[in-house]
Amino acid sequence: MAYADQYIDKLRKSGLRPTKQRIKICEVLFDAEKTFHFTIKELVKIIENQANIKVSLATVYNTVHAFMRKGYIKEIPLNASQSYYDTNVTHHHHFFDEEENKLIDIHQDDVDEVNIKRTIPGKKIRSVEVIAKIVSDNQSQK
Amino acid sequence: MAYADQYIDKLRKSGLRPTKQRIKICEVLFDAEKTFHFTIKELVKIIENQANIKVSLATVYNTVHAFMRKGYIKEIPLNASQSYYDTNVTHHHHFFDEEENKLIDIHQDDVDEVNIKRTIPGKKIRSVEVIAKIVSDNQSQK
DNA sequence: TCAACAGTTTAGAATAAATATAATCTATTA
DNA sequence: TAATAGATTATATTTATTCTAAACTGTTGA
Ligand SMILES: [Mn+2]
Ligand SMILES: [Mn+2]
Ligand SMILES: [Zn+2]
Ligand SMILES: [Zn+2]
Repeated sequence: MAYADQYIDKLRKSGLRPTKQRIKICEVLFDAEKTFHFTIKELVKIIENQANIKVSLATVYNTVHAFMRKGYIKEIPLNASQSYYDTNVTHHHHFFDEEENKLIDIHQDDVDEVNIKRTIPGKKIRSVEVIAKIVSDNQSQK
Repeated sequence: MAYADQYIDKLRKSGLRPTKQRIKICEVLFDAEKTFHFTIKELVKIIENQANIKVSLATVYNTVHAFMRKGYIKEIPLNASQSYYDTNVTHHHHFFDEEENKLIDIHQDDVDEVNIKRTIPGKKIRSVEVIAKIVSDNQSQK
């Protein structure tokens, strides 16, 4: 794990103690070549499979929330009974495949700036997210 | 209840038996002058307050799901420990006030058509929704 | 008109995601 | 290395939602 030192730094700079558990979670989340989307359940499974260390469910939740507060990951709103998280923290949008229950990134460049003409007095926009739900295109129309 | 007959029709036409409970829920949802957003908890509270009839929680869930299947209401995707529903079933977008946890409609006309340049092979877009998160605009920058 | 039945409601139990608790453990630093 | 603030853990709790199975009711056709 050549990256461990890097994560130790990252955690220290964030005021988080670099524990074995947090470093492991960093490796899973940030060693990946590409950013990805995950649920807590999936994250736990990945950690278990690479099982050189045991991490309790509570710690996974705590760490994910800590990383969210620090801006290392973000939550994606879906009408699910389960939260989806994203290691891509840049501003971007999503397809949601309703058949496979999978999120797919849409780069910001691939969506023209969303122009909202309406405003709410005393309020400002903090973020704008587009979710496009997709389904199989069975172009066989009888 | 001049509207009751209308709801009895609506339910019958949908293949749903017009029970006292379903008619009551129709009144709460569709007698309102304006469309609105609600959680199950809020809906239960409204029904309880107008308490000429008792409706169990299971029935509220069942009926809300039945009405969704029929397209009379729709679910709005938000950070999901709780589902938000909408009696406005036209295509439209939302502000989400993060401080008050309230949804506000944005009419379709108030958002330029969202142009997504990317496509997924074999898939087609079924819906596109924009959620703009808003917060208080304290325009006091030190 | 009414019996029969499918569909509906209900209280309460079950489930599952998420959070809280409080005892134990550990990274930090003096 | 000792003291301690912070972290982890097993476990319990909370909360939204769904399930169950018994009781009830709207509908239909004789
Ligand atoms: Mn959360
Ligand atoms: Mn649902
Ligand atoms: Zn993403
Ligand atoms: Zn709405």
